[in-house]
Amino acid sequence: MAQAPGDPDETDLEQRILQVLRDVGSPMKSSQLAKECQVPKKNVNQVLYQMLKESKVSQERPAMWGLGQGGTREVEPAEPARPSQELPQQDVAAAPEEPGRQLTKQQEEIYRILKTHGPCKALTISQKLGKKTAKQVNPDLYAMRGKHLLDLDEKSSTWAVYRPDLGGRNPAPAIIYQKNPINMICQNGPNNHISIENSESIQIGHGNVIVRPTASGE
Amino acid sequence: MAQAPGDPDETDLEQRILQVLRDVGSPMKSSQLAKECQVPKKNVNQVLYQMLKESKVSQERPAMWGLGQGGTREVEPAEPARPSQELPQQDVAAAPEEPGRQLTKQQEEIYRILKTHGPCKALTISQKLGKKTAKQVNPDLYAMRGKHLLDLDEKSSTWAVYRPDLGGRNPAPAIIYQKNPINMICQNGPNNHISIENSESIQIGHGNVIVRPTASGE
DNA sequence: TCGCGCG
DNA sequence: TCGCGCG
Repeated sequence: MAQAPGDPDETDLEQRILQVLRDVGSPMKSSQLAKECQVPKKNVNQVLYQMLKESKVSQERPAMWGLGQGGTREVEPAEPARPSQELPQQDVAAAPEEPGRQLTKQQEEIYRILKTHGPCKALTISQKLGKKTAKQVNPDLYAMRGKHLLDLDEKSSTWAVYRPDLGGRNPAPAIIYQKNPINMICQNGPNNHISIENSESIQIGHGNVIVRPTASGE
Repeated sequence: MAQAPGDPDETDLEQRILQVLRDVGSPMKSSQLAKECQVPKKNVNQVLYQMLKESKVSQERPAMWGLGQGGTREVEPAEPARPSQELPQQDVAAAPEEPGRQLTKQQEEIYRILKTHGPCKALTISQKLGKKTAKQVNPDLYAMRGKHLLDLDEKSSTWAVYRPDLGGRNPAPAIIYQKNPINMICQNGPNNHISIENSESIQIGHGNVIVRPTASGE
């Protein structure tokens, strides 16, 4: 009840954990799983302990995890009816430039939010839509990712519009790996957190200017 | 041996913890101590467990801490001979603009390092001076802070030149609280970590350029 | 042989 | 009654 359910990439990470456990075929340390999934161990544990409650995995020994009962099959239908049923997911056009047609109203709205406000967590997006939980937007988010309209930065559980032609001017994923002397991050809303680790020479704001993106509409 | 000894504000936080325990006069929860000292509980625990090894505090129950044996007295002389004895701390002029005279050579060098490279941790400063531990520069750092030449950001254990007239162009403490649309951070060396929490609209690098500060000498 | 998920 | 410091 006090838990925060339905994190953006929670279901995604869950699937990857199960896949790794299936591939390896024997119990693994949470640290190993973290390496395989390329996420911090903390995130893996968060998902593992949740999955443990749902019997999707078993804890063989402390920090050692194996598959649960139904581990060999597809796993996923454990989810009950989705709350976002009111928005049937119809086919989506693969036009990365503009969301255009073929999107539900909510999907268009999500795209506009991410374009306007920059990268956000699923919960933030949901709240901007007047909804309450990440689960209420996750089906749309993943559908739009599948169409390459959106991108999910799994390290930070942050969604953004997908820009294959990202040059360095557009809001990039919330975590930026140094590719270029000039990088740009723009985050809005609550729950923002920018973390820069192991940087040899980071400089923020040498004569730069905060330009607030024109909110919501235009 | 594998521990990182002598963090910049470690000794400072240690003194504050002891002061709080003395004032209250009875064991306290680490979470209470964290509130009193206004630092994250994690930091308090880091220092507490180190102090426990040195018998400066006692763990009455899990997460409940009291004073060690010599708790009522001044505490501090527990420190052995300082390695930086070769630099006697003479009186320092209170000229915030320029370090000028009245400083030891090492103190002038520290000031120059912080001015050139921006905010650094004590260990980083020590290493730039060809020394090894934070303890070797801490006496100078604290002395210079006492003279308002330097400033210590305790949340990040980072030292910087003190700028009462800070306008927004100078290297501020490594953690910057939004005062101005334009902020600047410059960190060098290892152990860099920039963390931006609860930001409503952060933008990094809009057309800015990484300028590597001229290393060491000029 | 540190298990750590923790709000 | 979560103790958490952890590298």
